[in-house]
Amino acid sequence: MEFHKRLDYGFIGYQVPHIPRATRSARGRGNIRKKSDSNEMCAFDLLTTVAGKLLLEGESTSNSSGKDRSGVVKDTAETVKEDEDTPLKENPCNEGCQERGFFISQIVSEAPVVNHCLSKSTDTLSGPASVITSSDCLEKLGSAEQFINGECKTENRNCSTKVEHELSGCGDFSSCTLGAETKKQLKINLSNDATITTNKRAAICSSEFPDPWDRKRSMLVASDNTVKLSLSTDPDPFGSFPVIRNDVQLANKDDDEKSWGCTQPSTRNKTFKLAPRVVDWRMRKLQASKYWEVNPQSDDEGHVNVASISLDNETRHVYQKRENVYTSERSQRDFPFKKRKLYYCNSFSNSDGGSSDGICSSPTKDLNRDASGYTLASSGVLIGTYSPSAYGIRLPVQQLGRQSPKELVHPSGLMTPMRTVMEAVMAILGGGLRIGVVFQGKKVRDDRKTLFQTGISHDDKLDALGFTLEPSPSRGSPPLGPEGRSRVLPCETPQPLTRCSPGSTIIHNGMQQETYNAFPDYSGTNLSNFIESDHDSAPSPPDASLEKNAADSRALVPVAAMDAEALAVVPMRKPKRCETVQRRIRRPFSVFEVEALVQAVEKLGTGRWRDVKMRAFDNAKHRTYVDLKFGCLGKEPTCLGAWHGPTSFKKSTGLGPVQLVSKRVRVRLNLVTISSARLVLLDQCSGLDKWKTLVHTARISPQQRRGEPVPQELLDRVLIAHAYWSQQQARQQMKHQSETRLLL
DNA sequence: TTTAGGG
DNA sequence: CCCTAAA
Repeated sequence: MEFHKRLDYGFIGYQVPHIPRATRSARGRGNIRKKSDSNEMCAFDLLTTVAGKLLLEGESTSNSSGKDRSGVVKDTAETVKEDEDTPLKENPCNEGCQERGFFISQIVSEAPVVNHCLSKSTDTLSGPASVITSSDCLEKLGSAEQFINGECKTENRNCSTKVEHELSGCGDFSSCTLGAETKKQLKINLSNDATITTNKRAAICSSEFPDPWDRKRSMLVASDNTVKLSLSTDPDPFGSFPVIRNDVQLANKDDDEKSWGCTQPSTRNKTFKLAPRVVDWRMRKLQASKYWEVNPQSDDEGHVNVASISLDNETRHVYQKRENVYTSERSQRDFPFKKRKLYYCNSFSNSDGGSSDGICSSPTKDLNRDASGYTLASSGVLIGTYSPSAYGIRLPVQQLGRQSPKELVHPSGLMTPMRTVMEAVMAILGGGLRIGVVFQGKKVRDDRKTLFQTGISHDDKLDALGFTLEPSPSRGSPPLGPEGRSRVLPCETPQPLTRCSPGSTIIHNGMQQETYNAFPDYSGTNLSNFIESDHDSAPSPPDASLEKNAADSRALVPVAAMDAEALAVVPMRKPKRCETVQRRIRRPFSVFEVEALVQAVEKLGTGRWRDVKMRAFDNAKHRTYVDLKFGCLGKEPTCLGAWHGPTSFKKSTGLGPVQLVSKRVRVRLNLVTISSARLVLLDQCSGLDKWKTLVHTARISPQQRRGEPVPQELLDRVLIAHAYWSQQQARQQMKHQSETRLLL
């Protein structure tokens, strides 16, 4: 798919050296950048290992190996959520930190990679048994849900972070948009040293290793100043396994935009080369750690399992079969273990906020917000989410066994790429970092407080929520920060990211366009191409209520004033309307299409656009005249459409004029009378609009024309046909009028 | 439901 | 490309 090409190639800046040639994907050929620095190579390999060899974590890990995992970064949600009575541990590796931290589990499928990456220290790569998945267990079970193990204190409802993981099928209504949802990204951009980027629905496997079961690939890209891990998973075009749409709401959004035409120009981020010795040091540190564990049980089928995290007082389970989504909810008390709620707003369900299933927050207030993909479902903060199902997660047979679907939420075998990334960063940086919270530009001084206590309410704009990577209190100074004071990346606009100071460390799990913006120009290749669709994305303006809220909350202090040692902050910015009100991708007409259009119009005239469409673009889906009817409420729409119902209906439903068709839309439609409701693809007018522009183009001077030049011959035909049919229409009108007059 | 036309 | 009115 084009989208994948963009992503994959775009991230290919370096071909992982350790990958056996035989296993190299042919797709990885281009844009390969050689790297000569052996030290960087090592770091690169380490990062590969980090991403490629996902740590297996489950309950057992939490209990047994948790102590070994020093430097685990607590997720922000937890940080915010943490009980006040519990002092913030300086060392997050205390017992129980596993529960507070992100839990990562992953299936490692390519042990050789690890062996290579840490060629001389593979012995350090020992760890819990990996989760082996059965390629068909998911389908057999028809459901899957994974949770990251995490402590969730439910006493305080206000601070709960809800993370839901909705596994929605690719069946009914996903046909047109499935591809759009296939990739998400998590990224940690250490502009000063490394960048790790992971795609959602990615198997964190060795670079460019073909994935046995879902064609997912990961790529590690390294340049002089960055190391990026791109993890991507191709959608399952054949439906061989449940391709499940998941929206990593906070961490990974934007994929829709990728397919729907939001393009974001590539902004280049200047980064600085990591000193070789630093890399070497980090590498040694990493090697010495027991972070990276080889999964002895991994097999070809074993791959990534991911999970999202959240806190909430209730847990939602969504089980999915290929074409059916079963959901059930139950109180968290039903679970023997604490866990975070996986929060997933189905990206189809852009509009939902208020759907009955209650997955998304703010039912009626702000549809856009719901659709924006915040992980802050109700009030929680999600640093990183990862969708296991999106990757066709297979849980190990031995684990799944005869378990009921509900038991699939067992955290074993799951992991968050975010965690992986964070761990990688932690390992590289030597730990001692923590995630800080910045809300509306103010540092949350005491992030042990709950969101509510901090003054962050459900209604607050999430744009202002950001995270900082800062040294943990135990450390006197930031490991890498050249300066001791915090740096905040406003990121209200893309530019700030591009202007990141050299020493800034960005932890970003937000939308892809932001990720791209943060990308340094490491390869100068396809970046602009694969971010093409993000161009429509733009940051939301700062929340006007910032001051008010800030004043109301003493827990917040201006970031600029705080003396913390945050390295950077990346706000959880609300995406532009692109997220919710999908703007179609711009698809310029080719000369060939123009020719077809002209021909059709010449034949049929200017008043029969439906026929013109069928004649000239019948096979062009994106030019198709398609309308989606809601005549049957039980019917799921199958593609994106624009709301063309009565304005009053729009108002009553809160649906925008252009709305992503989704189950949630349907849910909402059920609430009202929709006698004439319908969704229409605006493409129906493409021919008309194009003709309109063609006529205009033909009438202006060639110097004024833009875009792909249309042959003058065609333009002449346009004018001729237009004149002819306009005359015909005029005649018809005259004739009609005269007939009417005669009748009278 | 489709067309037409303004933005 | 978006939106709406109107046929």
